[in-house]
Amino acid sequence: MSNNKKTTIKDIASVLNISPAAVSKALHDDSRISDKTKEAVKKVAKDLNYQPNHLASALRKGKSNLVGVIVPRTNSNFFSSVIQNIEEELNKKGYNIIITQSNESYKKECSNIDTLLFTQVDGIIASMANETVDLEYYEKIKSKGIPLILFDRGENDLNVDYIGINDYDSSQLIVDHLVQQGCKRIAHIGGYKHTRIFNNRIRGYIDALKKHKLPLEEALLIESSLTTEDGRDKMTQLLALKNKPDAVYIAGDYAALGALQVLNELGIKIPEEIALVGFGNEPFTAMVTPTITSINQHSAKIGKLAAKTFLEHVKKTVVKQQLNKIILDAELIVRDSSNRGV
Amino acid sequence: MSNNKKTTIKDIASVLNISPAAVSKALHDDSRISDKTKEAVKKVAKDLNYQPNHLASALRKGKSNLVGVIVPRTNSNFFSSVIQNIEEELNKKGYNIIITQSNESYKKECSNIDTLLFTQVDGIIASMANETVDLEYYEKIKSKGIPLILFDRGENDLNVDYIGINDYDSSQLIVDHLVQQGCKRIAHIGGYKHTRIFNNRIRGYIDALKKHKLPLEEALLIESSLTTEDGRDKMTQLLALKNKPDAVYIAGDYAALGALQVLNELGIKIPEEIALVGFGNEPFTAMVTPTITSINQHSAKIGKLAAKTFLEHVKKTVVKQQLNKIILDAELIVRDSSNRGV
DNA sequence: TATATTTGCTTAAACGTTTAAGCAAATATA
DNA sequence: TATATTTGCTTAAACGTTTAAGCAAATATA
Repeated sequence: MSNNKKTTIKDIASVLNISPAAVSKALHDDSRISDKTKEAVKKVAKDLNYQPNHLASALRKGKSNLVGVIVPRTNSNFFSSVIQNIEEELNKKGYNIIITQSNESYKKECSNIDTLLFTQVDGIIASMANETVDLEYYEKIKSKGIPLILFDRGENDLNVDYIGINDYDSSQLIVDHLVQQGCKRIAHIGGYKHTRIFNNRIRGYIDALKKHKLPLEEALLIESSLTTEDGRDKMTQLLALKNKPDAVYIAGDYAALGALQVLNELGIKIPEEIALVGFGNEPFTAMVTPTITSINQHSAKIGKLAAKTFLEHVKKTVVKQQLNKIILDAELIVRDSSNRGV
Repeated sequence: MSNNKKTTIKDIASVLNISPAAVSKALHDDSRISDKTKEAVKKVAKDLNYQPNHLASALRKGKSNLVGVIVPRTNSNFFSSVIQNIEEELNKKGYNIIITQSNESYKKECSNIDTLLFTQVDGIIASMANETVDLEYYEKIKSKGIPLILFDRGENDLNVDYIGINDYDSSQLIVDHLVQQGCKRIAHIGGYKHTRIFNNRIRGYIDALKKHKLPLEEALLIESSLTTEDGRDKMTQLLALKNKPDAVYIAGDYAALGALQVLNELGIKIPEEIALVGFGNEPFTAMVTPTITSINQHSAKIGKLAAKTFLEHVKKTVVKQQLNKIILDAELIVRDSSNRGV
């Protein structure tokens, strides 16, 4: 019973005295195989506990039915939700995914790409590390003719498919809301300017200030790595100003958490003295005290759309790279940290 | 330049006018190939941008260098940290991992196993879904002779390698701590009894009460799915008792969060009126107000040990399944939710 | 009834790699 | 100098599957 050797198509063929080719076709319901043979083949396959060898069929067919996913980390609700939705959509069509993490490191990202290409993935869905500026490795994917879809952190210059939210509008929503709450000196702890999404958030912030005829103060616009630790540091930096802000918009929830901790520790009242807004709608924004106002990034939608975009690619045999940029509307979730009851 | 067809070993061979076999050996630094040839092969490989075809070599060698990982979800710090550490250890040895999520569903878990077997993984590292009771599918892995390593949620009856923490002792640590803080009526919102780790926590709780000569009250021992929502429900249930508890030990941090929310909403003082202890040391336990006392599950260590256990398996050619059960010591992290300053 | 088409298979080759077996030339040993 | 060993390759087959090409038998069409 516990025959150690794995059953192959040949084993089934020899039991039934037909050719391996006929077995392969029967298993795939080829129209040129009789129902009688199909039934017999399937019965024997089941009896012998046959499991198709994916490596062999992938090699022969020239496609692996694997899709690579690269994210900065899985330990964030946004990314894990995107991944889950990519997986669901692709599983339906017989694809499996290989998840890799860059840990925000460019070097790790490159090695991830090598790994995925080596594994012969049929496509790559990725969100870039903070560090990534050089796009040579991504060009490598493109030059191999493998579909590449970026989400969240993409690089427009690469000329590939992209799915993300409207970062510029998000900033506008946030500033509009803070102004409406009576804030006059709104600071922005933003991400790295060279990353497009953070750059868009900064532009949105600047333009929104202009719209509301508020002056743009250099000291109130700070670049950050957006970790919790850096959020603490940059908040401390803002509090050291002679002329403190009355609101802080932070381009990431983890950094917003750090800022919140500093304010709580110093007994500064949120939102009365300083209002706080984060970005990403991580679950903990609704857990902490006070709860943090944030932007919903539509992770589920982004995941599904990324998967669908990939499937579109493989459907067309022609590799005509029709660009597909999808920008979703942002949504502001107002919570206690910015709600003055106005 | 942008030659679409991928470079193979044959291409390199024909450039140098040697056999493909020689190229293969040269690329693997076979001692029977001259240094001159090796250099030439490597140069041409680089020039032609040769990438080895993993599918072909895996098929020929009978191993894929892929390891499957099954977790209930990636969206939890514990699991994502375990995964990251498995990946690090295995990458060093040339293995890549395929991550799949069961979403706590037995059905999804079975389909994950099928997927991984289909992909010809060389081993599987898994933590079981809450629902899983039937172990037929896991037997399937064992019967194929593929190494199986379980962590956190394992099933002793399966007779496979397992890495986890000492759940029984954890409960003892918690009850000791709460008694020391002056608590007399300690409730336990536990996980499903049929899952061994939760069963062990329940046993530890019961025995610790005995040790401290505290009576075991049926109403204070509740079974839960341990989601945030269920944590809210079960806490509400406890508060409806005529004789309320003065401490609640909850077998999962997410459920502990739900309980904390209920207590905060009702203005019940933590830890003065009711002390609270969670399990898992999720990062948010240090973010919420008050911060939640919890048990550190040593996720990094568990990940590394799981990977190492797998590597041990593939090292020995003999499939002698020597059982390897590693139980790590638990560690209690005391925070505000249970610290009465005693 | 004679020819054309369809059905249901088989044969053979291929995907790209690795490896056992073998062989000539170069070098070492007696 | 004659034999043994080592070096550096080649040849051929294999991993398990899929698929193009082909062919005989069965069925459809004229």
